[in-house]
Amino acid sequence: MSAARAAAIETALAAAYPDATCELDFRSPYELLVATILSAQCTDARVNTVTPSLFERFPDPRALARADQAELEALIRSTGFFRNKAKSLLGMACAVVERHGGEIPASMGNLRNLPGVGRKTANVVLGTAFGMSTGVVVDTHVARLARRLGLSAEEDPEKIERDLMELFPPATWVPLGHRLIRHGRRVCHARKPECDACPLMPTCPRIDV
DNA sequence: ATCCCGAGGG
DNA sequence: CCCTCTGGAT
Repeated sequence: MSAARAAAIETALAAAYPDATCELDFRSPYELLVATILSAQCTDARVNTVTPSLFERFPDPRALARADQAELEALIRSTGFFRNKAKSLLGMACAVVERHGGEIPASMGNLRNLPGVGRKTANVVLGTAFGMSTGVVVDTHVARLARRLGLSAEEDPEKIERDLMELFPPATWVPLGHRLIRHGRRVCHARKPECDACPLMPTCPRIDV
């Protein structure tokens, strides 16, 4: 894989998806962290239907830390996995209050030590809420596309991320992640990719995954 | 029926 | 490493 081809892919993606942000509604690192935790196995549009009332009721980590679990579960039920997510949100908020004075920490280590926060969520918050290009978001879509596009031959998300970080300049990491995710959702599906409508054709090697 | 923008736990 | 957790969209 050459840097030139990587650059060409980036250019085509940028043209196809000019809006290089996530589709979650948020106004602070706290709100993005909560929305991202809710987004597992769920569309951003659905998350956006529950977050207004959620943030009105629990506007900051301190309020969320004191939330009643049953009330929290009721508010987020439609996003699926609601018991796990309620537990994660509660644990996350308590940890933020106890360990970080109620402020969402802006470092990979501190974020990942919060309950319910894995590498994907931490990367989203760092890149999109704090504007800290520390890595590339690698979720199932990005992993699949990186392999299909020949950007990485790895399986492990961490290794895929390293490959992407070598291939693309740091300033592109955050928008690249959003664009790959969007492309994966809209066009390059896991089962039946819509190659006819793909802005990356005919350059795509279509590596089978 | 089948799939989905993850993370924790055994 | 594999399993589990959930509702909603298609």
